Amino acid sequence: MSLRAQRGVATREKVVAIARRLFAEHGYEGTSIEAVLHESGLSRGALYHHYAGKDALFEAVLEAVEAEVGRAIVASVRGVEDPRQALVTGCLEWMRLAGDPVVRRIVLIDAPSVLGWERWRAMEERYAFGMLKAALQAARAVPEEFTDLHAHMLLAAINESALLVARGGGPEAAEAALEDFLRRVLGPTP
Amino acid sequence: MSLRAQRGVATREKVVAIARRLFAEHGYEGTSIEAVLHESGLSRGALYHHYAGKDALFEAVLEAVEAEVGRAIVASVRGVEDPRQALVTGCLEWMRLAGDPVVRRIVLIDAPSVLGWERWRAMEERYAFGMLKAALQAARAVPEEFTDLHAHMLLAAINESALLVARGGGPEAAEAALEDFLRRVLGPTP
DNA sequence: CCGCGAAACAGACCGACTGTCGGTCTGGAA
DNA sequence: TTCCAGACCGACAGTCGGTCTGTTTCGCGG
Repeated sequence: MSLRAQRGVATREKVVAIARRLFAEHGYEGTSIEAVLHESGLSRGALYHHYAGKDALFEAVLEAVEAEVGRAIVASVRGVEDPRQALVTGCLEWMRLAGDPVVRRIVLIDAPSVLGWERWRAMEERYAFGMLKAALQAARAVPEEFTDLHAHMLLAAINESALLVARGGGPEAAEAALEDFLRRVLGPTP
Repeated sequence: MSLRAQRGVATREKVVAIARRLFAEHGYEGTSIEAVLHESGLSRGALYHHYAGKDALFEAVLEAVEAEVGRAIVASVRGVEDPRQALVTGCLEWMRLAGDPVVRRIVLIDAPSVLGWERWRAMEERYAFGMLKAALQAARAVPEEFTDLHAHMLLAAINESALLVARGGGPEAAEAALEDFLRRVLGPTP
């Protein structure tokens, strides 16, 4: 890679890291481009050279977070043979990860509003949701024709659990409830 | 009621109605206070006399929508004796109502981001979520200690169904899937 | 009937923010 | 060495949310 391209990549990574922190702390609306510029030492022109606008920057941040979470979930189910158990394990891991304020605020709260539900869903499809759907298919726990819709509903339920953990009451109760919920949806173990 | 108070109420209702349409069409960020002022013919001073800020106006709009939806759901389950069936009926009705773009955009997509998840949840508690929780308790389908958390997860799942209907594929599939999902969570009919 | 307080309303104004645009600098290919 | 594309710069325009200082209008006690 040429020195120029390297510099470009480094700049983008730096900006995304800073924006990620600010978006998580103050939300999308509460974060000004100027703050990102100030903290990164970059100029307006430079930032707008790399990203078309504030929403494009947010999308880049979202993609980075989703990719990171995706890797963590894959790692958590490595070695689990039973597809049903892998599903439960992966879901619980996702719930724990979504307990991170960064994930909560960026992925679950702001993303649908900023990008619009369609673009948000398309992003999720490539990460968390895609994996859940595949796992649900492998487990063969629900009728074929419902796989897609049930995967959506399950993911929404899991996300809600993650948000509830932050409310208080500790993660133990939420984990127990989620596991019970999952086993109900998946049906009796064969 | 005095003439002055009447005028105030009328003004608020007018502004809320206009803001509701604009928020639903263009989202919270995409709607400017100026647009609301222009369409309502009101002045800045007048609007800020009634609402502390843009988010307060949004909250008023949200409350109006929630109240309306709440009344519709109550009406839909009137006459249904079996609590379990009432639960299913009410959920399906909520899913249909949430198919309305106004409800989708305002209640499901923008509200958590604009008001923050806590304030949004507090609002839902007084309307849709409160009813769902009560119904779940009456049906005695899930363990006592899980009622609250399961109600949250269920509501999230239902909301997701509503958003999926808008994506396409028609409401029939979503309704069938939701009903199947509900019956799984509620367990076998006693 | 008068006048006073308060609510409703008006609109100029301010600071902050996003996005644009012409221009500069530099790495690397020709 | 020449030259161009991409990285970067910063002044500027336009918009928006919110504030502030009046002005009008209603209700009510004197």
